[in-house]
This record gives sequence, structure tokens and C-alpha cells, in this order.
Amino acid sequence: MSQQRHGSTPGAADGVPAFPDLPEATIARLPEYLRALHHLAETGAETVSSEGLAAAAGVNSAKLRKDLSHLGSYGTRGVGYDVALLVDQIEYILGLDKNRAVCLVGVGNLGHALAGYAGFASRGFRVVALFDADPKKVGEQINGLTVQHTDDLERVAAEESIAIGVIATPPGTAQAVADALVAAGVTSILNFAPGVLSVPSNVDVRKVDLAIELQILSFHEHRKASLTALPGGRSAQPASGDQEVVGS
Amino acid sequence: MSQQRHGSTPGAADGVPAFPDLPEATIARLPEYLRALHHLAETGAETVSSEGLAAAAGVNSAKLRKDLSHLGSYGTRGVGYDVALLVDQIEYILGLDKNRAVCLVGVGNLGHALAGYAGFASRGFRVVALFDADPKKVGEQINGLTVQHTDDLERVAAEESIAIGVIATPPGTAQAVADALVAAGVTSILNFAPGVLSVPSNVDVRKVDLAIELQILSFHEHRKASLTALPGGRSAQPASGDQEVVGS
DNA sequence: CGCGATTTGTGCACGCCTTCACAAGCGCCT
DNA sequence: AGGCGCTTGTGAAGGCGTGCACAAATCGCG
Ligand SMILES: NC(=O)c1ccc[n+]([C@@H]2O[C@H](COP(=O)([O-])OP(=O)(O)OC[C@H]3O[C@@H](n4cnc5c(N)ncnc54)[C@H](O)[C@@H]3O)[C@@H](O)[C@H]2O)c1
Ligand SMILES: NC(=O)c1ccc[n+]([C@@H]2O[C@H](COP(=O)([O-])OP(=O)(O)OC[C@H]3O[C@@H](n4cnc5c(N)ncnc54)[C@H](O)[C@@H]3O)[C@@H](O)[C@H]2O)c1
Repeated sequence: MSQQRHGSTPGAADGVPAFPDLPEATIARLPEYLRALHHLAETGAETVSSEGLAAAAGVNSAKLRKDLSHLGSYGTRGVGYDVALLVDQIEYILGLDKNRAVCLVGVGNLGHALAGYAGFASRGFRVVALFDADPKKVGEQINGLTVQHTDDLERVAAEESIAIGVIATPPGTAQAVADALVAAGVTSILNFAPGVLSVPSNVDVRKVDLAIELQILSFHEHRKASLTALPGGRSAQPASGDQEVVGS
Repeated sequence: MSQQRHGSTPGAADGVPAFPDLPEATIARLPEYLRALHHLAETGAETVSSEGLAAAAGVNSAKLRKDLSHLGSYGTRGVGYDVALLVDQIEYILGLDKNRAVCLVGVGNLGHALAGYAGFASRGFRVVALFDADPKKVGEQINGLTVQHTDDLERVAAEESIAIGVIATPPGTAQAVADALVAAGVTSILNFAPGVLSVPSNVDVRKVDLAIELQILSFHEHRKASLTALPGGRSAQPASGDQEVVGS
């Protein structure tokens, strides 16, 4: 990405600390580390070893150390990582100290559940606006918020300086909603509608497709079935309390 | 890749067709290809070029060709891929021709939405049972199904030969639910509760954590903000209708 | 004050995945 | 029948990510 200028160390040289460009794989794991750290903090732990945190986050300890080393984190050799310090570091890197404003478009079955989800607020996000195109939904109160009409999206998004939008509308309207979000200044989109969105290159999109998740599991079921068919009988070895997560 | 044995094509030589072991990255993309193919089929297309299908699925055409070549797919040079044939191939590989039975545990906010989701049925899955530990929920009718008590999980799962379970319970109970599912013979789990599950090695787990998705987006917001701070002014180039999906 | 136990940070090698580039194959048109 | 354009399938190269293994660093204790 950004070629290195004047090989200085990434410390906070001046007012704005240099932003390290972490590997994508690393930043995808930071949230899991953060969750594990919060859990540890609640149990009163002051420090964690890489081994301990890795176990809590379900990863290899070497991987965890390398990940943390990327963000210049300061652990103490022989002791481990300071839990509170690491929480602050990761929250800063992820930009969670801003308590980011999020809007949700499409208040149907899924949208209702999302609008009432406490897990967003507790992990750094404020759902500040709900939108729907159906006049019957507009005006409805959900979790202290009033559903507004999609026509007001652009105005409200600007007023509340919303940078993240969630799409929970039917697949056919997802692209139009994405366009409206982009026009309203949103630069990050979380999309629950199946299908591919087309957006400007400065906008980030992440997709959650439950059917795809199930289909990947189905593949592994198929594979497991076709393996137990041929070799020695069905060896369902419980293999101790180990953890198995398929894919990434 | 697979060393060639007696140069025969990988067709169904005997009763059980050889099961190709595809790269994980490939199988994660097959469902997206499948969705795009179904869409193309509806519009009446008989064949697609790798370029066309790649665009519809949002990937590089070379990647798509390599993916399809892994499953020994038969395209026709100069023409493209037969849509109907490819659909059958992919559905077979993913094991979707079985119309797999799925059960859902935890009928709360999220569980309600999932139980009524039509996107499962249309993409190869039948939700055949709903479970909850709350006596007030047991007996409730959702989408033609009656919520049953978790105590009946093991019996029902065996009766219906359920291989895939979905967890939509609070984080604290997710591990216990996973243990119950495993005890009931479930070998694939889709988990919506934040946290790490510990399961035997013959059980596959996939996790969906919405807060993590938002946090990854938040990171990119943070990064974008810190970039526009230093270099030339804010260059929000719309860059044509290109597509941008961050992470995998 | 020195030593051993412990744990971090990382150099290195390996494997997976992506992407390019092109030869081989296929159909159509003349 | 032959040639031409189009598209697939794949060899090769490069990049990224993972995990091992170990040196460096720190703490506690005698
Ligand atoms: N329900 C689930 O569990 C589930 C699971 C996975 C994915 N999804 C996906 O999430 C999306 C929503 O699912 P759902 O079950 O909530 O559907 P739904 O039909 O219950 O809700 C869709 C809502 O979007 C609103 N809407 C439609 N067009 C709109 C527009 N242009 N602008 C704003 N709002 C608009 C509708 O008025 C409705 O309230 C779908 O794409 C679906 O495939 C749903
Ligand atoms: N609501 C959302 O939009 C959302 C989004 C992302 C993740 N999640 C996660 O999904 C899970 C469910 O969220 P929710 O909002 O539906 O919560 P909820 O409290 O509304 O529902 C939880 C349900 O699980 C049932 N339950 C509790 N313990 C159980 C057990 N041991 N066995 C069976 N059932 C049990 C409860 O009776 C309740 O009906 C949580 O882990 C949450 O973090 C929810």
C-alpha cells in the first residue's frame, strides 16, 4: 500500500501517530482478541501470556504474538501483556474510541432483530437511525428509535455524520439502497442481502450471507460422508476437547 | 494438483464418483458462483463465459476458471460454460441435492428472524426443528413449526437425522448448546453467539459475529480518515462503478 | 548481584492462493 | 476445408499468511 517514507520507527513522532498498515488477516483477528481481553478483564486478570490469550481467542500463540507485534504493542518479556493497555491499543487501532454512528436500512424480520441487538452498543457502535421504504413501517418505534423514510436518508446521514450503513432489505433493492447510502456519504457498508454490490472504490463493503455459510458446512458434510463410505468404518473420534473451525 | 492415475477423466468411473479435495478458498466461493448461476438461469441464459460469470460473482475471471477447473468442470472453449450443467455440478459438490435438515436453537430476537427466513429453503436447506430452553417459548408456532424444549433436542435430532445446527442463544449458553448438539449427533454448527466454541475435531464450526464485521469496517474508516488527514486534500474519487469488497 | 525461569518478538522456511500470460481447443464463417 | 476469433484450462511466478524455533529481554529469588 503506502511505501515507507524516511525509515523512522512507527512511534508517535508528532501529534498524529503514524498509522501502521496491518495485514488484512491480522485486522480480522483483532476484534476476537479484543473480545477475549474484555472477558479476561472482567475476571480480574491484569496480565495475560500470549499462550493464554491465544487459547481464549482460539488461535495459535505464535500467530497472536506476530499479530500484536505488528501494531507495535508493548508486552513484557517474562510476564505477558497488560490487559488494560492492550484493550486500549486495539480499540484505538480499530477506531472504536469514536463510538461510531451506524444506520440500518430495512426494518423487516432481520432488521428488527438487528435494531434491538445490544451487542452493537457494547462493542463500540451506536445505532442512530432506522430507515424503511414501507410507509406502514415509518413511524414505528424500535428500541427507542423511530423508523424514518428512506427519502430522509441523505439528510439524516449528514446531520448525524454517519459513516457506516447496514443493509437488511430484499436482494432486489440492495443495490439501490447501497447507491443511496453512498450518495449520503456513507463509506462503509455491511450487507445482509445476497448478491454482489457495486460501489465506488473508496467505499468498503462486507457481506454476510447465511445461506453461503450453511452451504460451506454442507460441503464438509458431503465430504465427511463420502470419506466414511470408503475407508475403515465410521471413526467418530471425539479427539479430546479440541476446537475446530472450518474456513476463515 | 492430483497426480494423474491412468489418464482417465475424473468422470464417475464406478458407483461412487471420486471426491475432489478442493482448496478451502475455492469452496468458499462456490456458493457465490451458484447464486450468480441461478440468477443467470432465470434470465434465460444457456451459457456463460468465465468473464461474465466472474463479473456476476464479483471475482477475477482467472480465479473463477481455476476454481471451476478444480472440480473437473466441463466448459467449452470458444463458448463458455453450460449454465444448467454447472448448477448441477456445484450443487452436487456442495451436497445440496440432499435438501439438508437444519435445526435452530434459541428462538429470541435473532432466532425468530432466522426461523422465518425464506432464503434457507430456496438454497437447499430445510429448517425442521426449533428449540428453546424458555418454557414460555416452547409451544409457540413460527412459520409452521412448533418450538420444542431443548431437552428433546437429542431425540428429535436423531429422528430427523439432523446434521446441521444453528446456535442463536446468548453467549453464555452457547458452549452448553454446542455440547448438546454434538451429543445429538450434529456434525456442523453455525454459531451466532460471540465467543469461541470447543468441539470435537470431527465437528465443523462456522461463526458469524456481526460486531466483528462492524469493527473491521471501523478499522478501515479509521485508516481512511488518517490518510486523508496528511496527503493531498480529500480525494473522494468515485472511480466509476467499480466494486470494492474488503477482506474475505 | 548473578542466575535461572519465563515469555516476548522475529527470522526463516514452507505452503496456499492469486494473478498473469499463453497454448490448446472449439465453433463459425467464408 | 481451412482459417480466424474467441474462450477455456493451466504452467509459472509472486505475494501473503502460518508456524516453528530460538535469541533477546525481563522478573524474581537466593
Ligand atoms: N430474515 C433472516 O433471517 C435473513 C437471514 C439472512 C439474510 N437475510 C436477508 O436480509 C434481507 C432482509 O431480510 P428480511 O427477512 O428482514 O426481509 P423482510 O422482507 O422481512 O424485510 C425487508 C424490509 O426492507 C424494506 N425495504 C424494501 N425495499 C426497501 C428499500 N428500497 N429501502 C428501504 N427499505 C426497503 C421492506 O419494507 C421490509 O421492511 C434480505 O435480503 C434477506 O435475504 C435475512
Ligand atoms: N439480535 C441480533 O441481531 C443479534 C445479532 C448478532 C448476534 N446475535 C447473537 O445471537 C444470540 C441471540 O441473540 P438474540 O438477540 O436473539 O437474544 P435473545 O435473548 O433475544 O434470545 C435468546 C434466546 O435463547 C434462548 N436460550 C437461552 N439459553 C438457552 C439454552 N441453554 N438453550 C436453548 N435456548 C436458550 C432464550 O430463551 C431466548 O429465547 C446472542 O448470542 C447474540 O449475541 C444477535
